[in-house]
Amino acid sequence: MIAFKSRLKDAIAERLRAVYPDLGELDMAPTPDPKMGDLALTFPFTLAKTLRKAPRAIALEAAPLLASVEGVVKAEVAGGGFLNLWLDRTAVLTEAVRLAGRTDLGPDEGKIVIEHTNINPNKAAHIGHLRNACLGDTLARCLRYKGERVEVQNYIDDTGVQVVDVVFGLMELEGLTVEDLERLPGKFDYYCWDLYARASAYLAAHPEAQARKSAIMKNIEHARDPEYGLSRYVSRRIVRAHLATMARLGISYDVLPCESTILHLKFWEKAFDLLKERQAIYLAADGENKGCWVMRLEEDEEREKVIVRSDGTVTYVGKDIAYQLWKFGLLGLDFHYEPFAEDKGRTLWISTAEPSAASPGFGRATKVYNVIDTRQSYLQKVVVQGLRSLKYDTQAAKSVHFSYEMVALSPKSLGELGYAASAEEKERAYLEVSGRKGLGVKADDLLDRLEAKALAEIEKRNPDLPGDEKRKIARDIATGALRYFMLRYARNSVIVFDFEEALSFEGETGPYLQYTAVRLASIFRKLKERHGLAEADIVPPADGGFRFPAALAEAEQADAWDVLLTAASLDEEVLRSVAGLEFAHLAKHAFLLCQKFNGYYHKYPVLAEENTEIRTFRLLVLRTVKEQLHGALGLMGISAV
RNA sequence: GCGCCUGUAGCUCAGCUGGAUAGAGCGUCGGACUUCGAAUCCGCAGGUCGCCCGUUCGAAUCGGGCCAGGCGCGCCA
Repeated sequence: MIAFKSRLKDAIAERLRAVYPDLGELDMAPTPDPKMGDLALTFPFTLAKTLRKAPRAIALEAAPLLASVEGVVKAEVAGGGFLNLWLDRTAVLTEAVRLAGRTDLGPDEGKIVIEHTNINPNKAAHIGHLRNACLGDTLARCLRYKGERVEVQNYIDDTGVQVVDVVFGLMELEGLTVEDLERLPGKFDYYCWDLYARASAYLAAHPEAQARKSAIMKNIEHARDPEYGLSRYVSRRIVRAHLATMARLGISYDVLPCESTILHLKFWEKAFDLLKERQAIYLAADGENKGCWVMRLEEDEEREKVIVRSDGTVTYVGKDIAYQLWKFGLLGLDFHYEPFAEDKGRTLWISTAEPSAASPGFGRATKVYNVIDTRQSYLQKVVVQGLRSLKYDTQAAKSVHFSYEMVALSPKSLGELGYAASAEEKERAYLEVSGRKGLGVKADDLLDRLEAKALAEIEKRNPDLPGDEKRKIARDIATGALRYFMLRYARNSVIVFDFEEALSFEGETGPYLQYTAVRLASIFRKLKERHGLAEADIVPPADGGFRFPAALAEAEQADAWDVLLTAASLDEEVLRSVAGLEFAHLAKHAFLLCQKFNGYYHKYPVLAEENTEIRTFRLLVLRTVKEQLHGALGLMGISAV
């Protein structure tokens, strides 16, 4: 469809330029109503001024020029000067049917690195993390679909203060050792969720305990046990819990770069040398940042951002600049790796400081996406500016902050979580999720609830299915519901989480899409049973050309055309979604396709149709929709059940 | 104070680089299952697109101003 449209546009522009040399960029858009044709041209309006003619007169004059363009069957003037085109349905659909379930898109980059998830390894994943992972994973799927080489990194901050807080809690509040933790019942990430909240509260209430926490932090830094062993145990075990949670959603990674490795391998020191050498940062001689290495901010000449503190330690941004340099292969240093997990024959690697035989070769990207919520926009800007200050303008331009708004909690959901909100908090329209406060909806809890609800529905509908199958379907529906929920909102809109909304399986939801896919599958199953015809047999005539049956009613032809045109626009929607990092487009497109298909299906029975020519035609429509819908679902990580 | 984002139906949200009569879902009300799966489909009702100016043949969309809300702006991560 993309190829067809661009050929058409070129042909039309060429035709018009011969008569109107002043024609600018040709605007070609769908008409508001299929009755008005397929595509609308608006150039008569823009030419009206220079030609000093009424738009309608120009349109009337131009119409005959276009009626003979290949791919166009009719050109008609509408409204004040729109020129509407009717496309050659047979030509368009021949291509659409041939490409169903495939794509002719190609890559634009050498290699793309996507960083997403990045959950602090000290507590269970919550709904905010799910939004990040779903967006990042969908981006990865879309880029791979269009043929890009993609590497997904999940950065593990295993030496940060959040892990320290939990170690503090284990040692000071619980008095537990690694051996004790090994015997702890229940979900470890849930245990840490509560402990982290308790440790945070304790530290806030007992300022004198800060000294003890600092001592713990120092011991972790210098790899001294028991602190170091505990931190290592906690972070590794929690990472495995996060991976398990994400695996429930079909989300996986290629490599886990760890903060601890970055420290051990002295990535920062190398970056520091580079920054100094190229004078991207300087030592502040006086002022409030005296004794710090700072970076001047481009957009605000007055301000400077501290990169190295006066005590010589590096800030978060500094480390991030080093990591970003590594992603582009600009640091001149590399990690070592060892296998961390196996998933469906694929190895997930984790960074390590010790040299090892394996060198899978990560990084060296030509483009980098960092999936991080919008609150970090400022810091992400600073990181990119760091690259620019180092004269890596190309890489700076290809460093993309995929930002999105947070997932917050509705007042109603606070009640369901048993959270006692303060008077001030009750005034607010929503409340931020806070790991520190232990306030949030845990990802696994939500998935469990979705699965339970789906299972109950399945019990009602298909009580005879084997238990295993019921559970598998319930899992698929739960992830479908959740992943669609995370994609359906534009990234700039705050999702105010509400259980009722998230647990819905009706209307614009993942299960609606899955249900549509199931219907399609079941028609083909019945086709096999009743007529002995396999889906693969439903192909256009041997010459590859698409034809409407002669006996087909005009209304049905229009309806089928509408459905197929929508199905054929998947690639356009993918490109649009990737370009704008707006996967709500993809979600809405899949939903629209299902709506249109369901309408078609309702109106035109397939298996009961006696005219074989018409039945075969309808089956071809169905097969095309099915292929494209499966494609769309796959990109969103939603199983077709 | 400065920067970014948001304001569209009762609720939750779409509306692509300006385009024709502003659309979905939920909810309300009313219909459609002996049929290819009713997690569905069809219909009714519901809108001064926050407000004001401007640009334009044409503005929910672009520009300016105001109002309201959110988030950032650390030698925290």
